[in-house]
Amino acid sequence: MSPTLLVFPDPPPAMLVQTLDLAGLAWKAVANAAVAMAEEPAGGWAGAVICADDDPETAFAVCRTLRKGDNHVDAVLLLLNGAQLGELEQREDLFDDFCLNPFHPKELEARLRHLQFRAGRGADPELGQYGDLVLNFETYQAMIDDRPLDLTYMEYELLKFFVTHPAKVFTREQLLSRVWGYEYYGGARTVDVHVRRLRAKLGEEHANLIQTVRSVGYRFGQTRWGGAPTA
Amino acid sequence: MSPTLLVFPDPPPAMLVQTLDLAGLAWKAVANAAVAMAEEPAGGWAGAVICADDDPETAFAVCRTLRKGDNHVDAVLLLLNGAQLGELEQREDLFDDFCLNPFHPKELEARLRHLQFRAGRGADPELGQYGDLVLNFETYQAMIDDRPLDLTYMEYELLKFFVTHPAKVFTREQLLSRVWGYEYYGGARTVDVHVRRLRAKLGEEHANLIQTVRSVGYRFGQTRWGGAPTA
DNA sequence: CGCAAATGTGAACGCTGTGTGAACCAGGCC
DNA sequence: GGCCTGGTTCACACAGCGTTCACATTTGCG
Repeated sequence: MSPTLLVFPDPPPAMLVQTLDLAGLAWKAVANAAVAMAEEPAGGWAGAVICADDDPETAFAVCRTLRKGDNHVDAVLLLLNGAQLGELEQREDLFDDFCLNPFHPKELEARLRHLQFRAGRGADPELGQYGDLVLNFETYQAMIDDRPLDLTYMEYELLKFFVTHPAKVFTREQLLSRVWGYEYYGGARTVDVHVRRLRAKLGEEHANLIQTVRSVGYRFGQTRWGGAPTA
Repeated sequence: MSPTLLVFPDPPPAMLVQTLDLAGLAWKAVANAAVAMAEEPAGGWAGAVICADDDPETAFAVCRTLRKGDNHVDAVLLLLNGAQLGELEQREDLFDDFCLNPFHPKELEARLRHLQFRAGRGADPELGQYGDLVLNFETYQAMIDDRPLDLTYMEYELLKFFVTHPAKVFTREQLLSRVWGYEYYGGARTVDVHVRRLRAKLGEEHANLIQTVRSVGYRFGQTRWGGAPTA
């Protein structure tokens, strides 16, 4: 979970780069609106710093994209010079805060911090997570490493059960009754198949999140008892 | 309707007075938190400009009062000097914007304007929007891409519910009870048909705003979790 | 070392859920 | 009454997905 700031233009002014790096913020420069959309991380932009003094047209176009897009960015900070203050009046809806150029590093930092604070105030959804894996119970969506997982209903339900009951071993029969339903009558091998598909979708890297315990069943997550044999 | 700004301290710095008057804003100075409460106009404070460089303690106390009261003021602008930037970190929740002292009159003006804009936006519950889609709750009209949508009553109600509850998945039964009415007795497939018509009217381009979650129900809006496959 | 049980793997089958077109019905209006 | 609009329901087709099976591979154990 590394929230990435969008920065315009590309490359950004040296002063800005220095300030962002000094503040320990992750950022990515984009050259125009199209790139801003294309390069958007899976988790969405955590915010944006837009320099509007050099190329205002493109700058505001990027802002519009961030506002209009399906993933509304609500921490857009504009950097501009004093002469441009008048232009803001027509564009109140395109930004959340602004900072005069040349800026004081501490001021920019403070503004960014405050924007993040406000953005973070938004009601966060019901989540379940384990390591890099995050499940959103409200939207039936799953992500791993900021990459969305396209799961079917049963796969999601099974994974949800695992995430909410980590480290513990479950027999196939237990899983059938607790995930599928109490009076489920079906072959136990069904579980195997779903586990296989889950592992595949989790990717090679995370396939070992679900471990098979021979003669018993399956277990989710690494235990400190050396659950996952490395290579 | 004369929206009055609260100003601290009393009397305010000459520079501030001059700027406010020049901008044609109505304001009233207060000396401390108690006075701020006592002098509160009937409609509540339209906003506040708090100078924190002279007497930070009292200044922040006034901020706290403005935040705590029943009439939550959500346009609090802090005036402070560069040395105080560090103090802000512990007090993110006490203000909405800040401006460095000595300030540029145009900057302060722009900040006040933007605060008013945002406050006005927030207090307008007659609008609902999601991306390019805008609903006017008063006139029962909907627009997408600045193109008016001709929706029937039920279609509008359903879309309205979706817009006000984005990203979350709802079962057909939930939708029936929450959109149609609590004790509605009808086939769940009714929802499908309305969703179909909504998708059609939204146009090919935006049809995927309403996503079906197999075996569960429907979900509105692209979440940053990558809900929709990109065309 | 070899056997048997357990698990992984690939593919096929069949059911359920959803999209779709169209019919049906209820209410309002001329 | 007849038409029109809009909400509901029905029937059907299709695709997705869960399930199952057969076979390959691994693991544990004598």
